[in-house]
Amino acid sequence: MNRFEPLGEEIDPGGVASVVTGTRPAGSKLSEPSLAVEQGVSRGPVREALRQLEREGLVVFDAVGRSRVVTMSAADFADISIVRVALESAAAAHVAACFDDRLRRTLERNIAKMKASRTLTDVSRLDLAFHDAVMEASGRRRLITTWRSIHSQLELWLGALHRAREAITADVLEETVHSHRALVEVLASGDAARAREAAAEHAGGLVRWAPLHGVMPDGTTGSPVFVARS
Amino acid sequence: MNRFEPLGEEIDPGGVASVVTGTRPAGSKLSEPSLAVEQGVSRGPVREALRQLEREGLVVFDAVGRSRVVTMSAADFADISIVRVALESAAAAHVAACFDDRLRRTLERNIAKMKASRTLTDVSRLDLAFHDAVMEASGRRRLITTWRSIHSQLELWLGALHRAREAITADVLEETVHSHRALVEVLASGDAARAREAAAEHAGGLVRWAPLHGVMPDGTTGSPVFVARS
DNA sequence: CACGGAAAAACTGTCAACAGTTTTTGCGTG
DNA sequence: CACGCAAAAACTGTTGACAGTTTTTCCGTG
Repeated sequence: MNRFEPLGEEIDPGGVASVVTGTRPAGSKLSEPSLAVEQGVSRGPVREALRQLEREGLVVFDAVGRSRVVTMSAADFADISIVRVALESAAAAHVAACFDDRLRRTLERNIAKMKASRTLTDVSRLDLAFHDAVMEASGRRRLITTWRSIHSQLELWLGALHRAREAITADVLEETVHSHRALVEVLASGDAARAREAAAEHAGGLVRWAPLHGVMPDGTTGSPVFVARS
Repeated sequence: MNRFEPLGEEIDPGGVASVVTGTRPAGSKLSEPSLAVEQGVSRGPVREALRQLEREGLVVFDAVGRSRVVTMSAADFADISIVRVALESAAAAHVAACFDDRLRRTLERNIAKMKASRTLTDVSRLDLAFHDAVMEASGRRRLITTWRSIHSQLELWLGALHRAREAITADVLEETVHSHRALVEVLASGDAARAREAAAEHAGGLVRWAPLHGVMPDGTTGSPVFVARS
């Protein structure tokens, strides 16, 4: 399954983003010529795609210019979460000021689907979509742009989380649905300060929650945890 | 004067970043062939440079693929500030937890230079450098990466600010120095919550301060306010 | 069998050229 | 003089090729 379409529509000029869409081991080398023949294009578009993926945090370049699929550790996830919490709490504060029925319907539809989900994969996808919607609703262009720049990394992490534990227990689902419902209400209250607080709590919660799934071996080592995409 | 060296050292492969370094009107068209001959390179490096500048928010692409120097309005500045406040307050909270003498010396040296400055340009450059240092000190890679992604836009805005009012009054300088000193002390206190609060207040202060310089005509229109770089 | 160095292969950065579009220019017409 | 259309110019996306390095392979030697 391909996880590249959400959050936008763009038609991916030149097959740009799809370069690393296939399963490809974390840390594996990426060479422009190989990718070029693989994708049936020349090196130019591949170069641009790699830079784009670098920007999204899915590919890293070394000093010599060689690229590899990014390797993520528990520490990296903590790192990403810091940015996530910062952006989400800011967005929540601004969304509280412009909350309307249209947004409420969008979010509640999302939560309804969440409640009907049977796999953790689906729940997480909806979870991310929920927060995408909140972010978009803030209407702050650079906040959205910045959010997008860590979006793929969040997807990546969630993917790893799911690979570790696919089944979903009733109470985890219940808790997830409940916490999102609560967040909607805080946003609807119009209280910016409380919204900021709640969003930080909500996003930060995942950091404490993740270890329960056995994906975070420790809190600091650089051990790779996932295989990119799926 | 060139404002492209701070915050890093990178040798700018292919003259990449320098493409828009010269004075170039906001909103003006940028064509790859022109820039190529102008910089004495071929279109390839120019393309990459433009994408890099797009990532930094200095160049925008339209649907057809044409690029222009970005146009910034007061609304855009407010937009950037939202991200800035979010990132800085997060960084402050983490820096409070790892504040040490080395950082104190760095920051105090910066403040000392600030106090000795005679132009608003110098003060702002040092101001930005101060916050760069705090951000770096947090040691959170993605926080730093994200900060860098709005760094050039902050520089750009500050440039506009200075063009509007080059002289610096004693009380503005005094206030600036004092507020940075205070921030250092809060960071040193080790109280993460208080540091987050103080940083948000500090960064947000600029938003309210900027209009005093007559650069923000109103709060919402899209009127261009600056000429890119200088 | 381990090690070291030279040859070979592969890779990145850059360049010039081509095809398809979009924009500009300039002329003819109402 | 304004308008519209057609020719021309300019531009983007993409391609294949070349030069300089880095990495890998492989053979000879201790």
